[in-house]
Amino acid sequence: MTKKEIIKQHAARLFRLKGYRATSMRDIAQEVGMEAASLYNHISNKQEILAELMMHIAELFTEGMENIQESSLSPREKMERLIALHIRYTVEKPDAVAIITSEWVHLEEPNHKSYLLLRSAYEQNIQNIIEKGIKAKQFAKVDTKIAAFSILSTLRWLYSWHHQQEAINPVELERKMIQCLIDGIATR
Amino acid sequence: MTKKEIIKQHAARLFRLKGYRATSMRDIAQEVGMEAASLYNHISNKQEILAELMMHIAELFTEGMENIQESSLSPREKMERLIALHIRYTVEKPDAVAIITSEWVHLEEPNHKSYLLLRSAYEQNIQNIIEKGIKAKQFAKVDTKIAAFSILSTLRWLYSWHHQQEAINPVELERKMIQCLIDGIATR
DNA sequence: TTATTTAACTAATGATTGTTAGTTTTATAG
DNA sequence: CTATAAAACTAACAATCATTAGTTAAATAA
Repeated sequence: MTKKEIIKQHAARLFRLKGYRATSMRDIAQEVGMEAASLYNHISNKQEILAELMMHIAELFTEGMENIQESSLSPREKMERLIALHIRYTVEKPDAVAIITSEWVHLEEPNHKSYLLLRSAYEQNIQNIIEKGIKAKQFAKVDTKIAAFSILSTLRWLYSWHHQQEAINPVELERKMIQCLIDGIATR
Repeated sequence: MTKKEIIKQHAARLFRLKGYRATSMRDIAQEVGMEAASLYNHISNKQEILAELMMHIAELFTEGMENIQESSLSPREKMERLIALHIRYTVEKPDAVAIITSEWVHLEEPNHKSYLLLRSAYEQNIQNIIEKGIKAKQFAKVDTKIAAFSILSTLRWLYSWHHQQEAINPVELERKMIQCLIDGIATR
């Protein structure tokens, strides 16, 4: 792992804990174990750290969505894969996932704009899956916007409680989340 | 409305848009239409603005929850009331609701601690409703923690998209959210 | 009107911010 | 071993931050 990657990793953790604006270059430097000025031997500025962290994870999710959409799975199976995708990255890269949902406002242009584009395309894809699910009669006649938003906000906020769970088993978590998000909590 | 309330209202909007740390006293002053120093004739410091905004809305939600819990409604009806509660305040006070979900990290002690206490009590109450719903066979045998988290994260993030909705009808929104959150999107 | 309070102002404070310049140490290559 | 490059350091910068002091204007009460 390069020094730049080490810096980004520590920065990600601090950005998650304190937020981008409340995290100073001196904070990051201390965590890494060097002086603030020395960071600039590896990165060009603070914004670059945020942008690279965010864009990388955003692309991972975008790729994951593309794989799902290109598959020949049924809408319900696609939805299940999507849930698995979010669980996977939340467990693998909790800091980056936290940042992408709560620190994107601090992205400067042009990254801010391109992030929002990726994001709305992603949301559009979820709506698309739900629409097809309704047509295929796998899903009830729900409001697609509301259903998509509802599922996505749960998936986005997985990170905020996953750490407080004692040793989550991703497979079990996936099953339970499918039950709650797709099948609902009401008895049938 | 007192000058202090006007200041808090403008501050709330800026905190939502840019975040607490990225919003300067000068920003707030400009929005209100005075110099930054003049703000201190009405408030004691920046943190007070955040704390009062947050604690007020937190207490509103806590009261709402208490009313629901003290009622003799069935678990499912309680859940429906909870959804209505969140929709109500999200529409009535979108800025305050946004702040409570995303800016609480910037609360200083002792407010930070007491907010987290209110918050975990609130989450505990949701789990309690779900548990009773399962016992009453109104709800399926879901994982109560996951179900509570799933519903709450959707309700908390209502604000993030509600503004982009064209003239939301709260009654209709409530019905659709009940359908998605409680009954699920899968066909029966 | 006059006296008093309230709320605005200007100016400045010390602290902290991201970042640069210049220098020294450490690691690598010949 | 020597020369070069990489990466650390110290010191300082200009900008911005929340906040205070002191003063003036506006509103209110007598």
